[in-house]
Amino acid sequence: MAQVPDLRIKKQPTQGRAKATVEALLDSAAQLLASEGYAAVSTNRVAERAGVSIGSLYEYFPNKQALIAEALARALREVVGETTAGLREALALPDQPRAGIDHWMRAMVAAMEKRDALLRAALREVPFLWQIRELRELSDMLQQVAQEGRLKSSRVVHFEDPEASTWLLMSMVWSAILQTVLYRPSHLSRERLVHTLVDMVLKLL
Amino acid sequence: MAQVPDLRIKKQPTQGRAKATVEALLDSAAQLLASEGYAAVSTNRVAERAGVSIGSLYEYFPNKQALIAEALARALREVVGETTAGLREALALPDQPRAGIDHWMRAMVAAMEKRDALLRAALREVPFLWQIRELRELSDMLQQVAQEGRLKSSRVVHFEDPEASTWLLMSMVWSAILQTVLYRPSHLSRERLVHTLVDMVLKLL
DNA sequence: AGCTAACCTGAGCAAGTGCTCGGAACTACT
DNA sequence: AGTAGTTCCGAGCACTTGCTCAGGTTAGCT
Repeated sequence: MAQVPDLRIKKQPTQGRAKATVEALLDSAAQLLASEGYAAVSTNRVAERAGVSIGSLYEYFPNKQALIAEALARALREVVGETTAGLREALALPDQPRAGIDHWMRAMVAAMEKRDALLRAALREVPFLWQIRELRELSDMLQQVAQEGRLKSSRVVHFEDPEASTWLLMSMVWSAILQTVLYRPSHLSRERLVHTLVDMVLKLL
Repeated sequence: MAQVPDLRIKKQPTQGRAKATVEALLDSAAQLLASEGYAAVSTNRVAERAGVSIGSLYEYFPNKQALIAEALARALREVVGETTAGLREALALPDQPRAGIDHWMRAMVAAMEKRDALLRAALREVPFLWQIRELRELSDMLQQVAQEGRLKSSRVVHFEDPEASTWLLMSMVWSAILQTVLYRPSHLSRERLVHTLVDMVLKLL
């Protein structure tokens, strides 16, 4: 599976124009990936589209992978942010499991839907995806939240094998959302699926 | 996302040695994809590893994608075969839902585990994966089986929104198996996860 | 104004890629 | 043995890729 590339950024821009250059590069990398797929992302094209010379690209990123990794990391950080915000709001809600879960699921769906093309390309085509720290953080965060939620409600919810159940439950929910957002058949509305998903989660608890 | 490549095979081999050539090409394509990833699969390398000249490769496959698609299709056909066999056996079992579901899940897990490296690479890296007919057939088959199963037991099982529920259920089961086989954390044994998965499916019905 | 560090440029290199094509070798059939 | 079709060969073409480097431009300071 090829050796691990260096995904770290090379140099932090300090001046304002340099920051703009880096932003432009990350933007066009994300756009290109989302609209034309991984194979279409070449460093030359990214630089050209960003209105920046290819030399400048390599001033800040050690290689192509680091550029794409950073562009994806940025999007993932936003998804994590919006998802945790949704969770906080859900926890602040009056104590009805249904309303809370519903609110949280919808926050996740909305966060991913905003970036669906980019995420689709990333999940299907980016070979070094799982080396991106932010992605592991996202799934770790979900697992952690789930395990905490289980501990809190350990008197209400009972699993035969709590650890395995929680892991599996979260994996299923996560991928159900991926399916719903990215690969949903056209005759099933998003609304129906989210509603049903909430039902199922409640059934499993 | 680039335009659709022609994935059909170019010419069917008729003589025995030609069949052996095609087999060798498909084998080494699959091996290379499984062990080193999509980026490492170049037509020259595949031919070399197969002990065949590059010209021969293009005698049978119109382009690189068609070669890889056929190698994957072959593996998927095997998975479909073993999965449906497992389902038939499960249906022949004495009428206990738990035993049947358990048997079927195990058949799917086993079929995929046999080819885990190849499937992992395919799912993570092959850009035109969803244009491969055999993959759509696999997911269609699962959905169909699930819908049929629901109709058969419509007096026992009741869903508020049957169609959406079944779709989501099957998606969740499928991806739970993918997770279990391909991305399982080391501290959770496969056995625990399969057992738990069967529990959850029963809960949802 | 002068100077240093930060920033940008783009022609072009080395290393690949997918694929072609003219011809040689083999097989099957008369 | 003759021959038509099938199969195989591999040098090499046309092209793309990631990336370098020598030199120019701009910003921020004293």
